[in-house]
Amino acid sequence: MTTQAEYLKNYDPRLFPSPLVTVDSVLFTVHGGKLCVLLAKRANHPFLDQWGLPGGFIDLQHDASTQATAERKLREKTGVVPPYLAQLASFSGPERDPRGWSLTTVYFALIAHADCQPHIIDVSDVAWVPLDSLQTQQLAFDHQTIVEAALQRLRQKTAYSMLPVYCLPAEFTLSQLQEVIEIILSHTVQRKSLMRRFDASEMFEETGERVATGARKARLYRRKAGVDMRNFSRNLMVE
Amino acid sequence: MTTQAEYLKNYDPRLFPSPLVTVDSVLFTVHGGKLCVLLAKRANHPFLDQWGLPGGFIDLQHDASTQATAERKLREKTGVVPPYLAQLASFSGPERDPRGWSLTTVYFALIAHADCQPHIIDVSDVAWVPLDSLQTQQLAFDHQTIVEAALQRLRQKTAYSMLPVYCLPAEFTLSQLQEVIEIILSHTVQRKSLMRRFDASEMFEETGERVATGARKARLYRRKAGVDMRNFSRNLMVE
DNA sequence: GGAATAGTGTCTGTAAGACACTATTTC
DNA sequence: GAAATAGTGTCTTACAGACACTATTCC
Repeated sequence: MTTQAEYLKNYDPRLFPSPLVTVDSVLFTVHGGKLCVLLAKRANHPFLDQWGLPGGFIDLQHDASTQATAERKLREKTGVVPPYLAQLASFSGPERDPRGWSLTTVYFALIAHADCQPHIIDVSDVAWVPLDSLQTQQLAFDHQTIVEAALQRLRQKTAYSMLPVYCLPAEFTLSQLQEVIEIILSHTVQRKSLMRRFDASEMFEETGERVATGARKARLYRRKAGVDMRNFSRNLMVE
Repeated sequence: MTTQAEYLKNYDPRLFPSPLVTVDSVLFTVHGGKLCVLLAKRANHPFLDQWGLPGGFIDLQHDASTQATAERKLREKTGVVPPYLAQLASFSGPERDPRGWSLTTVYFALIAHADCQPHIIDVSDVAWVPLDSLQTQQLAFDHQTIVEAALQRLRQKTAYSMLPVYCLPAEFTLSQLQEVIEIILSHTVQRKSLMRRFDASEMFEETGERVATGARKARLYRRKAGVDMRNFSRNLMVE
């Protein structure tokens, strides 16, 4: 019979075989009329020189959680932490990494292209890749599957929340929001329905300014400080 | 410059410090008018003799995924694999396990009490605990937080799907379904609304039999083979 | 027949879809 | 004023809530 203190004193984590653990992120943005995902060219084996999701190992000394790991890795690649970052799921198995049994906890994130672009310009190993060019490209590990799962989640959430605002800069117009939503859903939405939900969400406030994106000047909005995502009890129609 | 083959030949996973990785499950059932969760009394340090979620280490030789680990561990505790088992999320950090930085991938599952009970009867280290008695009880690790997250997910899904059927035996009546839904939501639901959704889901078929649970005999239903969960585009009203 | 549970009919309420309408701005 | 985009009014539609009604079964 040992006490917990004695047990912990003698505990050696290397005695237990452990899977290889990583954290990866699917960072989306909308740019040039297309939904894009951030990819990084791998600088190490395995899958050296192939494109894959930005991610890496947990820093056990400094990371307070896998979310912290995801934030750190994204900051390394883009210079910023995206305004929306949430856990997607974990993917695991003996085959997905040639080094052996592995587990990756995946986060999915959104950012405005403009808020990220200055940092990744001229960096040849990080790129925004439109989702429709991913069909042909061969991604490292099971990252193709992961991106598809993230896309599905993004579309689901877009149907019952205002999540896509995180693809926009701090100040934005309703038309810009409508555009990113339609790009994400690959589907037009009723402007009137969008406006009703936009108001009902109580997540946004007018800046007071108006900008001319098209003909008539549009109101500028920003997210209210400290309010969290409103989930609607009905979905927008998809198909 | 090494090839990937050379790299893999020389790769030693022990060179990378790794978090402690476990898999845990939140298995729900409804029994005695209450939502219950399966707990196991810990046979090892840390938290020896305290109650916690059933789970454990991945068997790198035999488990094809963390889902397989969850299934194996639940089969060890209950003798069966529950009819519904899906990933909830992963929880991680340096503080949640006294042995050090740890990560647990958590699954949440549903089963009919009758389909499980024969196996855990007379086993003193596994028990169904009503959720309302969990407030007082001190669970191992961060398992209290995890159960709360699982409960939230269960309620969400109950609002837009027929998920609670997995708390019922293979053949069940509408009244039984209504009962488990109301227990999960802590809230009555309109029988008529439930019936409309039940029909619309196209997930079920009549067995042809009728049983007397109350006065008038009720139709028996079973899940159609091979159909998957239908998600409704509206939520049931909660509050 | 009365009590209890199973199941139906149907009206109301809410929020999305559809789409015509008005408003503002640039040319 | 024409064209284009921003924003409104309002009718329709889908489906959940409410609740009274009928049906079946046991005593």
